[in-house]
Amino acid sequence: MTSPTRPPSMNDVARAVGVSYQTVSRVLNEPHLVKESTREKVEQAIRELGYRPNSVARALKTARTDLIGVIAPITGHFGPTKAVCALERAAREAGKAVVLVQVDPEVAGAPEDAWERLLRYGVDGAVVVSPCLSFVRALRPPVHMMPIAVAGGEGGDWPAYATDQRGAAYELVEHLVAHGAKRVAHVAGPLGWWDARERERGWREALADAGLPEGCLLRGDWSAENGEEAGKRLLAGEEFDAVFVANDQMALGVIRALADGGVSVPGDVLVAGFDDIPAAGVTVPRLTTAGQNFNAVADACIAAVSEGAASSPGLELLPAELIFRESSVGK
Amino acid sequence: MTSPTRPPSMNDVARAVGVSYQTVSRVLNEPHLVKESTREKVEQAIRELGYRPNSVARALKTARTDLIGVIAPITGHFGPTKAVCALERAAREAGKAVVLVQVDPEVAGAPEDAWERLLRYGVDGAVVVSPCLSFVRALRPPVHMMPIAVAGGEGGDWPAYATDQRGAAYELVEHLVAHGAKRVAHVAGPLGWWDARERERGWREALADAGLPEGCLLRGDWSAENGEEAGKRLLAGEEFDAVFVANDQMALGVIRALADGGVSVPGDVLVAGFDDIPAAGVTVPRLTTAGQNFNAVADACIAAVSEGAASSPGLELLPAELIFRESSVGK
DNA sequence: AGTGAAAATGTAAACGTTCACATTCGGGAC
DNA sequence: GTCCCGAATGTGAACGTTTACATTTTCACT
Repeated sequence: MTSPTRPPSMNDVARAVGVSYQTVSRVLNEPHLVKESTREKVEQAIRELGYRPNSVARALKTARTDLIGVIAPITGHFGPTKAVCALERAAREAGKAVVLVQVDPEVAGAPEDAWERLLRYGVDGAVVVSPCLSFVRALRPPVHMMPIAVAGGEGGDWPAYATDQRGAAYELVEHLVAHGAKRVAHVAGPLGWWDARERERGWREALADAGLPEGCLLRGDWSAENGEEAGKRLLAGEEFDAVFVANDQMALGVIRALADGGVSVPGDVLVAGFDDIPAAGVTVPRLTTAGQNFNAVADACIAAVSEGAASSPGLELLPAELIFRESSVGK
Repeated sequence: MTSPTRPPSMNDVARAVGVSYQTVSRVLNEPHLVKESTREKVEQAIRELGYRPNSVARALKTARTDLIGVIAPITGHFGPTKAVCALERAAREAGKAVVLVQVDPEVAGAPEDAWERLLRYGVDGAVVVSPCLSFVRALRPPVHMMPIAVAGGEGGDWPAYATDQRGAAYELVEHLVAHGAKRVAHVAGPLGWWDARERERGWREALADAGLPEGCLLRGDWSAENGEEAGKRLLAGEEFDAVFVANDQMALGVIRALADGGVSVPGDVLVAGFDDIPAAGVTVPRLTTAGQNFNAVADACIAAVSEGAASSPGLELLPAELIFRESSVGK
């Protein structure tokens, strides 16, 4: 029964019922235009033959594939990964499917190549998950034929939606200060990442507004090991009583280094992270952090690239959720 | 300049050069059949017009889209997410793109719906990321028209590739025993997950082969909070000197609960997790765990669903990587 | 200069839809 | 019975490729 025959087409259904292919098409697209009795016959034939509309043929005629391209950095980091999952959900709920293309920002030409491939597959629009600034800039002009939105970063000429990471960082630092911190250091994310820049900005502004001196800044690469390294460097030379770390993994590394150095968190030093990774609620100590609203960002992006969307080129910020836990509440 | 005109087609290129559309087609598909001089002219016209082959039209004729469907549970857990990323990479390297469809295993009819959508989009094949056994079973017969592979689980009638989680679990427990453990408890993953079952099996077999009595088994849901809960339950009643936890997040929860109960890891109790989440190397204590080989699994799956693959319905296991850290080495 | 085969190019049809029409059907008003 | 109008259905062409085959050109060899 594993017949190598091609799947049934509209014509096959039409022939089975004794109507024209156009009637079958109408049953699918404008059922109200076809008489009840014939419609039922057609629907039954569809079921019996196991007919499925061929969306490739449909796409050829209508120039719409109902596919949305998602370009994401291949880093494997928490944020981009979550964003991709949220985008798929949003697209699915909007009746579309997602073509995923990951890009290694380190490889020359990779972003251009990603666009090339999406254009070829005929996606109706694209969402760039762009925590790296260079990403958006690698877009080439011919892309103007399809709507584009940017998730989690600045969009240049395209509409962009992101969590208000600066705001969340600001509030986290404010919180640290409210709990007695006078010298708040910062372990930042790598240069070139929008997320890193915003979180750093929030830290800086919060300190300024609190009338505190600027704290020590160390630059990390998001990795836990790198956070531990930063923690050691802090211990070696800096004066500080709190650390705002740009993501949870590095924060755990910092805490580890402090613990090894005999410094207690939150007893001696307060710590806050960012991302709310799944383990953040059970570590020793439990980690104060902020969670992004990936679903809201994704919904906005999908809406922006759907047909008939009036997309203005600005950046729209959505609030983060602050989560206060042991690591920042003082002893 | 934002002309709403349709993108150039082969015909446009042909006309620009003064050849027939077929010559343009040949330049793209069988360049050796066309004279050097005309080929260059055509290639230049392609560049100047910004022509891109329309793969929708090509797909209609050839019945191949170069798209591969990936069905994954929407859980957001570590394993499935990593698997999806690895599959995208493998597909990309094989010249294909990935259509991602996430499924909520809890929603009735969701798996069937996912298939329906993939079939509609005309994917050439599909890979099911199937940590849940029910997933694979929800496949319906009409799917026989396209090649299918299963990543990270049993495949039923389809070829399946997965990390040897039972083996890794076995070795982890063996390691715990080698470091003095006599009563190894297990915090398992939820029923219905292949990963959970395999890890549990490895634990059970290792204990049996070591001549040790069966340990206490608690069932969790993969979440860190649930792990903490399990840790409390262990403390409340069980006798144990080591815990093998089915994933790292729950393991951290267990460790947290033990710490709160005044039990030191690894001083009093040894702990091993599974997954090697990014933070596992810096927690207090650093976590002994096992990392899956997602890339190898993905490569195998993509190869299996590519044309001309002789796919036998078995399950092929690939080795995991064991990572021994503080949490299991004794004091 | 003429032949023939190989190289280069062209034409027709098809893939499975949808769009824009054209045609037929049914039945109430005259 | 005829006419007309809306409802129901049918026909032809097009979307941009590829496949299969037909035709023209090129050129080495006689």
